[in-house]
Amino acid sequence: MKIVFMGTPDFAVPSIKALYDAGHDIQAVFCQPDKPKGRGYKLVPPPVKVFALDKDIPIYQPKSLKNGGEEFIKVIEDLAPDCIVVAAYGKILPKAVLDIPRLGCVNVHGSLLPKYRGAGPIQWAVLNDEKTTGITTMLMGEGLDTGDMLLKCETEIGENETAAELFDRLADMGAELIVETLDKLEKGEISPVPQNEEEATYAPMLTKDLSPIDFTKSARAVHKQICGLSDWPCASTTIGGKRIKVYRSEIVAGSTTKAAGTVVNVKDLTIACGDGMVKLTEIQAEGSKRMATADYLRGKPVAEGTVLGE
RNA sequence: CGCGGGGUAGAGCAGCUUGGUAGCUCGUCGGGCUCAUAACCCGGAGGUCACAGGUUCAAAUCCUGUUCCCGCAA
Repeated sequence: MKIVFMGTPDFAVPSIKALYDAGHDIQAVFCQPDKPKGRGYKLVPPPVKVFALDKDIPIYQPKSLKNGGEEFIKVIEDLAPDCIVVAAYGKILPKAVLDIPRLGCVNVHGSLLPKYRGAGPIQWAVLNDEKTTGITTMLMGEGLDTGDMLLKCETEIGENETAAELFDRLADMGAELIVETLDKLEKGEISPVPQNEEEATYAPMLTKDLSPIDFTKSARAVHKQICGLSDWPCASTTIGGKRIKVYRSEIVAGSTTKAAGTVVNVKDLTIACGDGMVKLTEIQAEGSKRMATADYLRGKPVAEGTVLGE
């Protein structure tokens, strides 16, 4: 099948790879322009571009497909793909593009639609302590993740699973599902199902405003905040006035009478919460790298009675 | 040239300002105590202090260059 692939970040790589390995003819790849990233603002190509370069697939990185993107639309028209596959591309596709492929534009989305439409479905599912989430493939409409659904695949969210880990798992699941979706779509074996607008929720991109930990919340809420924000932007707090980021935690059974935020156990950084306790298991100090809490404590022991976040 | 921190024993750090025998916590090895232990006590091994050059009687420490890593910001 002739496919134009649109996607940008790591999440999209397993999908394009799976399509490539399945023998589809990937005519072209569209991704976001290279962006200045990291130290020194070096221009970094998005992961999908790296893959495309490796496979000698033509790459297009338009700033926009709407304004001034006509030439790119023409490129797609000339390629006349059977299908356009979109995975975390990061741009809205105009109707002029949506109408080109014979089979339509198929999107791989990291949630069980209609819940968690938007840019941050995976992280928000973790933050909200969902028991399960999954992948939905859909025919793209003009709205944001509003198209008719094709196939779904569900998975449980682990008790201590971070958004980053779930992200990787869902990326792989999405890859499998997109291949299956195209296969069945071509054979006419799928009946698109409209989304129930009543149940729709929106999962916006995460911001650092979500980072500070409020230990007066329940241990479970704190724990899920830590999981959901890892690896980025990360839950944060302070030890002795210095900021630390928390990558992993575990809920500790039992209760304490200590005030929220107090270190209950200086050996493993168990912290009192509004209800219950959490153990911070992987953290990162300013200017340092992330490491297991045990390693951190060897170099920078925490005094008895220390209160985090002060 | 966006701002900043750092490379010291297997791990995490201190020491550098005010040059003068390499230190802490943990791990590891051996021994001891104990019914027992991630407990405690005693002892040992393990480091060209990132690399190169300079200053000096003497450099982990001061100066210069190189390189690698990381945080912020995007």
